Amino acid sequence: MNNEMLFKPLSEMMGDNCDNCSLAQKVAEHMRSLIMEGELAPETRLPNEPDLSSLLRVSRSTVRSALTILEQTGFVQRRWGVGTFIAKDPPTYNNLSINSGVTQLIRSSGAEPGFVEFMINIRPASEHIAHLLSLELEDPVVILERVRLANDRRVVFSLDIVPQALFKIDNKEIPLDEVEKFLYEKQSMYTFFRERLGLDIHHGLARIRPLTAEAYIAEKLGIPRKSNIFHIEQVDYSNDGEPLALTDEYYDAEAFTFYFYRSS
Amino acid sequence: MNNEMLFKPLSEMMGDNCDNCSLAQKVAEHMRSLIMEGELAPETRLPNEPDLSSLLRVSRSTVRSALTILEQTGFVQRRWGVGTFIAKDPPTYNNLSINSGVTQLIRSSGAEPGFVEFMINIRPASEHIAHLLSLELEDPVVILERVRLANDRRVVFSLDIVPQALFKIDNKEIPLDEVEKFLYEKQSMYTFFRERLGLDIHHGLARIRPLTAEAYIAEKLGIPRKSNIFHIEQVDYSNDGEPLALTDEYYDAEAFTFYFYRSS
DNA sequence: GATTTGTAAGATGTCTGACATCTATATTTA
DNA sequence: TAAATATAGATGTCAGACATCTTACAAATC
Repeated sequence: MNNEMLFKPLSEMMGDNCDNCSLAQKVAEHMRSLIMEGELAPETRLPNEPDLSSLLRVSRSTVRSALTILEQTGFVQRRWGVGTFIAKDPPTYNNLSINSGVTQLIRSSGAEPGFVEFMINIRPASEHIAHLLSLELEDPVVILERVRLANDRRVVFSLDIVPQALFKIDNKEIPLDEVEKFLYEKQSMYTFFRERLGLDIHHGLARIRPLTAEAYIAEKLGIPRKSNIFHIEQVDYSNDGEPLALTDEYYDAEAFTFYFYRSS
Repeated sequence: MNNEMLFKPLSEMMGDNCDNCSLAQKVAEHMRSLIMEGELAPETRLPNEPDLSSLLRVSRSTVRSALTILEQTGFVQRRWGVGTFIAKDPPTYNNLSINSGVTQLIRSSGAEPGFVEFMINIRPASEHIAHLLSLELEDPVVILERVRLANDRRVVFSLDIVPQALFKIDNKEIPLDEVEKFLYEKQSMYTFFRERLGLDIHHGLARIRPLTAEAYIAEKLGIPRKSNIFHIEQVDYSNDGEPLALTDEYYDAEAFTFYFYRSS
């Protein structure tokens, strides 16, 4: 395929998905999606920076900034004096370094996401939750409990914990029914944050632990007790560093293999 | 502390640790170490880019490139029109996104690294190993087996697997005795690669799994059978994408909590 | 003939200076 | 008092030049 086909000016491109982002981040995001969707094969050589600059209609420094992002996350490799290449093993799926959310994670592995045993309720924040979300003790939080499916197989048990204070728009509370309806349609909490609340999640900080499933989780995931599972506890932050959500995720270890890129 | 004290010209700084690296990477590395050693506290505001540029005696574009790296890895946060800040929770320790190696990992958590039950031998590559290291089946590989200590506590059981072909300098084989002696002194395989073989490890690609310890590993780590452990299998690559080493690491889950930064 | 050296092309890396855009604060205005 | 408006200062983007590294190929040397 010709370069002119792939690297069209960014203004002609589709979904932004990120109002706050810098142009360089948008370029990086665009190229990353080209890699993830297989339009740029591993070890392919990219056009040189001046050419990329004119193809995408952004300056060379913006191109370089985008390439730095992609290099740091393991998608491309630069060699001084030689060129820039798609990595041999770009972390295109089950990549822990990308804060994609469970829905996207399942989708990126080629399966159809879904969920069952949905429960939503409001509870006072425990000390642990209040601490991680910068709330006062017993401030109300919305808790979404779901068993996530990949092609109808139970693979993740997840809890999304959000300060109730965030569930309002123009000082008007959003009824939980509406949240529920949205989730059934679009699956993803992140999408709800962006499209309904106008909040962009800038990054997440995750803690990962190996566990064995005790009764409750084993039942939720439909696996034997004592099976190996991942526990990932993650706090998501806005772009000014405010914590927005806390998620607790329990992954069936048989269903996932996680990869991550480690830069030296 | 004054900025002039912290941000001295890079040429006056200590250890490079990276001949191949670009200037921007060196600047990023330098600032990262300032953060990791606590000289730059969380949420501190950095000098603005033009000032950083003149303090470090590098151009503003180099500063920006370094900041992009630090932003991607979660150490700083930039706000357009406002400034650049050390992150609220910089991933300074037990950070899976940094390819530091077990020795550094233990050291960064404040403990003294060491090892026992060292074994080194040469074996033909299995199909799995040959595949991951781009070798022919049964090519000889050097296998280093160690139980790693943190303040004399057994915390990691590790296997380092390196093609024997790499253990030569000027076409002269390096005797295993010498490798052993080096490791007892400096602990780290990575240091051996850099200082003795002149090889820089550019990045690693890791796979992580939750496991329960069976007899052999439980005994090595001195923990009960069925204890929770992490298994991390990682391939390290040179800067032209050639696989250099394969490491198998089994972490006592009670001894480590791993964090990682996930950018959206 | 084999090895080394030199040279040129092309790529990424770095520098410089200018301007654009965003944010926060202060100031003015209705 | 409250809303609109300047203003300063920060990061983001652009443009063009030059530096440095890698590769390939030709030429010189042994």
